[in-house]
Amino acid sequence: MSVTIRDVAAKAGVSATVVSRVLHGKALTIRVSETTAQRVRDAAREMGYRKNVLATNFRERQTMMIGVLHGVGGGRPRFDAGSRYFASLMDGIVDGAFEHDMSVTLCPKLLGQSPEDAMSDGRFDGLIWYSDISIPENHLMIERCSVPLVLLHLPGTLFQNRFPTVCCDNQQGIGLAVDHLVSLGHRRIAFAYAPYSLAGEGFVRKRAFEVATQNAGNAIDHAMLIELSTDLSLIESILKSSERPTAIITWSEWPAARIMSIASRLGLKVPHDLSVIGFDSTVYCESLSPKLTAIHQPLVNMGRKAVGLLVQSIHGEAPNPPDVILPCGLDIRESTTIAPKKVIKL
Amino acid sequence: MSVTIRDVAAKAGVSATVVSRVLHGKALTIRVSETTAQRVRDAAREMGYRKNVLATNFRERQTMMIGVLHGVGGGRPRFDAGSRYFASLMDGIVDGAFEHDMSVTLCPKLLGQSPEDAMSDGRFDGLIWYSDISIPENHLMIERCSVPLVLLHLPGTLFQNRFPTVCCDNQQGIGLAVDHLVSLGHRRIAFAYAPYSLAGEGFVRKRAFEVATQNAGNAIDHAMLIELSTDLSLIESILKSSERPTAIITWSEWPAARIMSIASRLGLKVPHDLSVIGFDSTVYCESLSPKLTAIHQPLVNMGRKAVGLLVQSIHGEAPNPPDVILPCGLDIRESTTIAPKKVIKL
DNA sequence: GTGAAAGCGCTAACAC
DNA sequence: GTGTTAGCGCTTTCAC
Repeated sequence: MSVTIRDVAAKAGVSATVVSRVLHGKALTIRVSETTAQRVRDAAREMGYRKNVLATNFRERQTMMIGVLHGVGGGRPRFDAGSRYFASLMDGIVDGAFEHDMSVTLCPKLLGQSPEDAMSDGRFDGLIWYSDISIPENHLMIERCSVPLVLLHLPGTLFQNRFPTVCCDNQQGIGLAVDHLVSLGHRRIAFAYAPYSLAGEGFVRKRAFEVATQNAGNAIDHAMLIELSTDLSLIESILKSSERPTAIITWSEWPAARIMSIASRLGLKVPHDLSVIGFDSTVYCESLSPKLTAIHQPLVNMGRKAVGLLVQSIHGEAPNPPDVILPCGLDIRESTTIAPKKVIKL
Repeated sequence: MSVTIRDVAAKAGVSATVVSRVLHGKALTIRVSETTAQRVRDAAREMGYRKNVLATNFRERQTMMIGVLHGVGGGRPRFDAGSRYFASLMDGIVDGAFEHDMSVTLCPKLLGQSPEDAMSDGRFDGLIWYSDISIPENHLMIERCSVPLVLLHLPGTLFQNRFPTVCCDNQQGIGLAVDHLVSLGHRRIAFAYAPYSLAGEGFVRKRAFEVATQNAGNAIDHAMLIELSTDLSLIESILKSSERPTAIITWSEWPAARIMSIASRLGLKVPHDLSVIGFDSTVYCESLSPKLTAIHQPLVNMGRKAVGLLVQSIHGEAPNPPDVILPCGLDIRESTTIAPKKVIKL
């Protein structure tokens, strides 16, 4: 077949061990003279020897590969459609992996019927689990996982802090948004969430909103929590009411876009009649009209950091601290402005 | 360590071969009774047996993994920045791979100093080479490649048709753009390209422009070819001239964006004074102002198709036809309109 | 300094 | 129907 270490050994008149030592830096216990080493290198070059990684992977039980998972339920995340959320995260993961000479793999079985296999059969040295899809199947899979794993977004406490986690400082991010609105004179502010979102970071964000508005004291008249159905249909009646908020913060990016378009259909001008802030500031926000003001998660850094923790984990160094929280920013664009003088009637 | 096929065999009181047959469907030459089979399955389940893919990969010399390469020179393509070109392509590749139960890997060594290794050491069953970076190093690497490989964009003739290729119908795409401009009454049309772009598809596109404008006959007064420096600085003097074209087609997406912003700085309104068409229509075009009219490559389909050819190649079926050409579309947005009545003086 | 032998977990070939 | 043997290419252990 192809030329092996033994072929090279034969040609150089040495044993396979020597070749392994010279060419791959393994077999550290033995010692080889420089002349022999050179002979081996020459032979290898002449024969066009190439190390068989599959054999090495097998033998060494490691692949230098990282798998990226996102659990079942909700379909595969896409790079090109909708928000650029996953694209940014992935760029960070790839950056981080490359820094450690690791490659990044997207594996179908992780998305299909038996993801458990890929999670434990050794094909990956470690895994990064990105998912806001918080269903029992996924939790079970994570719990059963037997290779190093880093969670993105998911609170580590969910799994008794068994895994390092990376997430953004939701509390501080929401605080930024509330402060911004308060400084623009808004006194009726709402946080919109969907019930399902509470399983993930939505819960933390909602709670952060409550805290932030309380802290704002009497700078705020009314801090509303709007629980939306999945199709957001409820927003319409809220916007029609004269009691409507003058500003809404949403738990994610796309509901903000939806709310803007519903508001505009109803005859409300964003931002003059209604300010809107989304969570997650990617290029997607730029493509909306008006451009969406949004809380910015440091996604690329989060991806990179996750890989950093994962590599430590792989090397058996218990990452400390196991939970990394990266600060958010606020990208002020066109969807927020000073509070309307009077609330127009629809 | 972990439980192997032999452990299961021992527990079930059979040989390893039987287990392999029952659990993995291998060793087709032997036959096993249903009772034994059930005993084996039970034992496996009880012991929590899991197949070691690393061993299988080694043994079978295949990994069910596809590597995505883009050659050296020009940095790693990003998912989140600039155009969504790579994101779209990648989505198609991932789609295609998943359909065939293959995973997709981005590997650092392919981008670093010794990409050759990853291209031949068996870690990938096949490779997809995406790159417009046409430098000798890359050509050499492709030529030396010893695993199935599919080229995206690159003309197959470059490598004596050794590899299947996938690209869009540049000729037809440019034709679409020229027709559109002609129908808007433009009579002075230019194609802008950079010298380096000619190494790749830019050459085909430039040639297609020449053909298309010739075919347009006397519907066109002047078909200009604008050779731009890498920083596009030359465009300024051309736009300042009263002989300037009323419409420009560019070899790619970003130069169109640049030309629009330069034109606007000079006081030309796009599209009223100057129509601009880019090549590659991704969400990026939507984020520009005015939104860029662009020739649309079916990127997702190209990625998926490339994987299809690759899988055939891996199975030893010589793909026929080896070169797939997918038709383009034209996404008409805001950067094109009817030809200006008179050319304003700057 | 270097060689020989054993084994990672799996599957194919062949024997019974 | 099922067991035995050998070997994929590499690295480690231990002997010399």
